[in-house]
Amino acid sequence: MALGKDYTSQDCSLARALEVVGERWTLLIVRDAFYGVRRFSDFRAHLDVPKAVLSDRLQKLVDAGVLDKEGHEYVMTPMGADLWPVVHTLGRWGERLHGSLPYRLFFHTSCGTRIEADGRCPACGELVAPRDIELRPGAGSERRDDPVSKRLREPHRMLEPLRP
Amino acid sequence: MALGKDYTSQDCSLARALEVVGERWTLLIVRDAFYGVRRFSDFRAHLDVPKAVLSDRLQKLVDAGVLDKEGHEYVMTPMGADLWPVVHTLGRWGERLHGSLPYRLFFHTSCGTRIEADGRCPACGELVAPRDIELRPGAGSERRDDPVSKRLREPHRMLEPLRP
DNA sequence: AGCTCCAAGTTCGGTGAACGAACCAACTGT
DNA sequence: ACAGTTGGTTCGTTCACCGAACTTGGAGCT
Repeated sequence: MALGKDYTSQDCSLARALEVVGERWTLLIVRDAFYGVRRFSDFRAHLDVPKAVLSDRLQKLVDAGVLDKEGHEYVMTPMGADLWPVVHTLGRWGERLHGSLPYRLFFHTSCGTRIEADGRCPACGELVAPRDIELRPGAGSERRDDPVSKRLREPHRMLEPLRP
Repeated sequence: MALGKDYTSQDCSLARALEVVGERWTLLIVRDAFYGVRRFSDFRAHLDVPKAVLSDRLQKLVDAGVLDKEGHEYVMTPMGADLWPVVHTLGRWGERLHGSLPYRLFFHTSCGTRIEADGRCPACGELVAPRDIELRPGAGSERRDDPVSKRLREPHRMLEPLRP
């Protein structure tokens, strides 16, 4: 993002975080990575982002240690996985805008309970890690019909690769 | 932000949230509003953002219902206050980058305990609302010396107006 | 080996957003 | 009445985003 080229002027941890995930498209890319997307072409099919921009963002995420490049796959690192609470709470906040129905629902795999807005399982009372979350389509399901969107509509565990 | 001018293409609640708070500077403005900044000139003094951009962002935040304009003050709405978990978790995540020390610390006013990364008070076990959080300067305190930064370094309750 | 195909990028010109400086209007204190 | 502050708007330059075209690199086939 570069707030004035460097953030000595904004010495705040939020500004540093935004340097990494605050640019256009970046957080949507991270979200897709949580959903299981790993390949360049799959990010592209799902996001309609220009190739040059996608290439730039993936590179920056790799440099920052959010994603790891393994061959032609971009895999979430532990540090990237720590972004889950951010992605989740922001997504939940966005649900209230325009009074829309949720597109996706998140369930605790071990007990089947729906995760709360704060990222906790009301049954277990604990913060649920991405790996223990199952993704299912919500009431306001997607209108997109690209292959990636279709696959993402099938219930699956978070961070599980989209491709077999 | 406008992802392709409209988000019918990205029908996801995260994309909607990013339309509101995903543009450059916007989340830093929201953070300052949590810290007690309310006036145009104070946002400017603390953020070094071009006037035209600040004007645009504040207007959009008012339109979106995140801030409320009361005379010459931009005050956080309840909907805006719901963004606290997002701002807090993202800020905490940013602390790990470059192994920096926290600039600010957050304490539960009623019991004096430091708030956890997930926004909970370990003593009370509950999610702490912004109004019940006290702000204090951290170990890696700020290098900025504008009047707003100085006032923000004094311990104070979140959302309390910076000016008396 | 050589050839083809496709995923994964890079390069390039055009367009829109961000930047900083200058300007403007309304209110305040003297 | 005037000067200073606050809260903007306007404008030319610079920079990032965009889409299309082009290039690279590896897998599979013959």
